[in-house]
Amino acid sequence: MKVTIQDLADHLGISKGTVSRALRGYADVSASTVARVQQAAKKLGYQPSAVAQGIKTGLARSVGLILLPKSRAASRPFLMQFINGISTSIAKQGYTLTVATAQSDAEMVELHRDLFVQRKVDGFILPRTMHDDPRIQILDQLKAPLVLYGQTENLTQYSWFDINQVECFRRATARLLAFGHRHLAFLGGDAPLFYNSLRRKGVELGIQEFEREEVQLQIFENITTVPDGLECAIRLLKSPQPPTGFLCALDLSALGVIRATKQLGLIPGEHVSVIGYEGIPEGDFSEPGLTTFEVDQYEAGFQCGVKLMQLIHEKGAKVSGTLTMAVLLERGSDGPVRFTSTELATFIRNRKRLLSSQEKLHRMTEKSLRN
Amino acid sequence: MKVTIQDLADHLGISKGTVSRALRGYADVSASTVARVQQAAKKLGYQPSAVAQGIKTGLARSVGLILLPKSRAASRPFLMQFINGISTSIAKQGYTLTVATAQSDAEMVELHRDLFVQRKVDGFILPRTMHDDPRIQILDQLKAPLVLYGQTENLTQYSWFDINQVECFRRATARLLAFGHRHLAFLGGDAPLFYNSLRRKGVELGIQEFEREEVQLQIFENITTVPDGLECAIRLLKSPQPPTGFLCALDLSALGVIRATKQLGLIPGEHVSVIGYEGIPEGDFSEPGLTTFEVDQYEAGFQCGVKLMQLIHEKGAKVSGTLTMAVLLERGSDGPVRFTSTELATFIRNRKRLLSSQEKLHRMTEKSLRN
DNA sequence: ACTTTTCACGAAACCGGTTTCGGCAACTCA
DNA sequence: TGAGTTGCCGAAACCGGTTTCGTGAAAAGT
Repeated sequence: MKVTIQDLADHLGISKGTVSRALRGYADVSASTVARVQQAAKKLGYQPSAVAQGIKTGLARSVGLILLPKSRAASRPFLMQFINGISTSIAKQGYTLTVATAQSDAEMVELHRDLFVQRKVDGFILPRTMHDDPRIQILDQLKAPLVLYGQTENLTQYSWFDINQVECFRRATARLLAFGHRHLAFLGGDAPLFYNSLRRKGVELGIQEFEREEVQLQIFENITTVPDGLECAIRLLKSPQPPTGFLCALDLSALGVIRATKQLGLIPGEHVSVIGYEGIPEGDFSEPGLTTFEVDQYEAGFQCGVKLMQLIHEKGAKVSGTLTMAVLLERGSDGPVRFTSTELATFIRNRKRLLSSQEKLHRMTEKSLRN
Repeated sequence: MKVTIQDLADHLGISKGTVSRALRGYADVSASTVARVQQAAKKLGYQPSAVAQGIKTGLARSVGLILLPKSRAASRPFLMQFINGISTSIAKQGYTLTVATAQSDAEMVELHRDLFVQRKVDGFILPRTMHDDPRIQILDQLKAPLVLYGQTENLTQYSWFDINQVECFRRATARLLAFGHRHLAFLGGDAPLFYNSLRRKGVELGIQEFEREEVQLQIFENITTVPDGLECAIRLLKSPQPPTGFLCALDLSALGVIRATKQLGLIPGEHVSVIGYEGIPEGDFSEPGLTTFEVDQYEAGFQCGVKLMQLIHEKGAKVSGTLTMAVLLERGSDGPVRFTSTELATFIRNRKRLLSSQEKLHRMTEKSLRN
C-alpha cells in the first residue's frame, strides 16, 4: 500500500542505502543514478516517512506551541496569523507546527517537558512570557531550543522577538500629554506577564520626559477584560479627580473604558481620551473607533520561526533578539483635552440632566419627521 | 543525555524487550517487574520516544488541521477554542495536533497529501467543507482517516460534526416574519463552501413554512466582509423596495449592514432588523449589539477529535455524523417591524433632513448644559 | 515421580529510514 | 604495466522502540 524506500530500491534494482544517499544529496552517487532515483520516486509517489527519518536523525521536524486558553470564552483573534507566520517560516525546512493546549500553568510546564522528552518536537516558541518563566527553567534543564515571543529577565541567553512596547506606551503617553491631558490613568493587564511591566514602564517614561507641567498618573493592574475596564473606569470617572486620559495595556480593557464613558453620558474622544494596544478587530466596531497600536502577528510568528530554525539547525548558533514597532491606528477614541479633571467631574455630576433632556429632544425630533 | 529504553533496561539488569512489554501493559510480565520498571522509569525520567514508537506502529500519534488564512488581515476569533477542543479530546490518547497553513486551495490539497504520506499525521480534521471538496477526494484515495467540521455530499461515507445551520436560519427567518417583516434579504457567504447552501436553505424553508402573507426575499452571495455587507445593504436600502429584515450568513456582513443602516440615519433594531451567525466578539461591541447565533467552537473541536480518534484506533469503526444547535443571542439589532418596505423607502429619502436637524438639536442641548 | 502447563523473560527480528565502511572497477600517473 | 586514486555502490550497522518466538524454571496435573 504505502511505498517504502525498499520498494523503490527493488524497483530500481539498487540498494536502499544508495537510494537514501541519492535523495539526501550525498556526493558519492553518480548524477545519472540520482536522476533515475528522483524520477522513480516521483513516479511511485515515494516520500520518506518523517517518523522513520526522525529515529536516526533524532529530530521530529516539528516545533511546539503551547497555548493557555484561560476561559472557554477567550478569543485570540490573531492566533491564526501568528500560526500562519510560524508555519510558513518553518515549512521551508520541512518543519511543521505542533499545537497543544494546557488548562493551567502547571500543566503547561509539564506539557513542554513531555513533548520534548518524547521527541514530538525539537524546540518551542513561548508566547506570553512571564517573570521568571517556569517554562524557560525546565526547557533550560533539558537544553531544549526555544524562542521567546516577548521579553524576560536574562534576555541575552535566549533568542527572542518582541514589539517595542515601552516605546509604544511612551508615544501613547506623549500623545495624550500633547493633547493637553494632565490627569492620566494606566490600566495594566496580567501582572505576572512581562509585557505588563514594559507597558507601564513606557507610560512612566513618557511622563518623566514631559517637563512642562505637573502630571497626575494613577496605575492599576490585572484589568484584562471588558467588564474589568468598565468597572475600573466607572469608579475612576465618578471620583473627585477623574482622569481625562486612559492608557490601556489591552484593547479589551480600553473597550470597557469606552463603554463606561458612554454609560456616564460622555463622548469618548471628546470628553475623555482612550488609547489601547493590540489592534483587535472589535476596536474598529466600537463608536468611536479605538485608537490603538496594531501588532503584526504574522510577522511575529514568522520571525520566531526563523530564529528557532537557526537554533535547531545551525549548531553553535548564537541567540539573537529583535525589537520592532507596532503601528498607531488613529481612530476616534482620543483627541484634544476638552475638560480639566475638575471640570470633567462637574460635567459628570450633571450627566443625568443631560441624558434625560437629550433623550426627550431626540424623541421629539423623530416624531416630527415620522413622515 | 537523553535516557533510552536500553539505558533503563541496563539499569534494571533486564532486557529492553521486557521493559517495553512492562510499560505497554502486556500480560506476560510479572507484577513485581512491572512495578520495578515503572518506578525506575519515573526515577530516571524515561519516556519512550514518540518517533521511535511510530516506526513500528506506523502511527505518528498526531492529527492534522490545515488552515487557509486567505488574507493576512483575516481573524478567526474562535480558532483558539476550536484548537483547544481538538487538543483536549485527543490528548487522552497521547495524540497531538499538527497545524499547518496553506496559501491557496491547491497548496492545501498538496499539504494534506504530503503530511499523510510522510506520516506526520494519522488523520485529518477538515473545517470549512466545500462542494465536492478536493481534500476529501485525495484523502479518500490515500484511505486517510478524516472528520469533517461541516457537511458535504455523500455524508454517509464520512464522520462529521456540524451545527444545524438549516434550523438556525429557519428560526431566524421565522423570527423576523413573526416580528412582522415581509421584505427580507439573505446575504450569503462564500458560495463554494457548503455552509452557504445550508444557510440559504434554512431561509427558504422558513419562508416556505410561513403561509399567512406574501413574503419578498432577495438573495445575494459572496458577501463575506464588513465592506461587502455595507455596500450591499446601502444599495438595497436605497432601492424603491428595500428589505426591512436582513438575514446574514456571517456576522461580519451583518456588522456591515448595521453600519450601512446608521450611515443612512436609521436605527438598527428599530427601523431595520439584522440577524447574523457565528457569535464573533465584535457583535457585542456594535451598537446595538448584533442578534446572532453563537457557535460553541470548543465543543465542535472536541467532537471532531473524538470522532477522529475512533476512526484511527477502532479498526472497522463505522463513521458517524452529529448535528447540534447554536444558541440565539438576542441582542438589539432586530425587533418588531416599524415600517413597511414602502414606508422605509420614504423614511430613507428624508434622512438628510432628519440627520441635520438631529445634529443641530444635539449641539444645542450640549451647549446649554456645558456647566 | 513424571509429564504437562503456565509464567516470565531473553534473544532476535523488525519497522523504515540514515550513515559508515569496505571493496570493485575504472581511471590516473609514473 | 603496476601502483595509487577516485568514483560509485552494496552490505551492514544503527537509531529506539515493538513484537514474535522460544525456552528454562516453577507450578500444576496425574
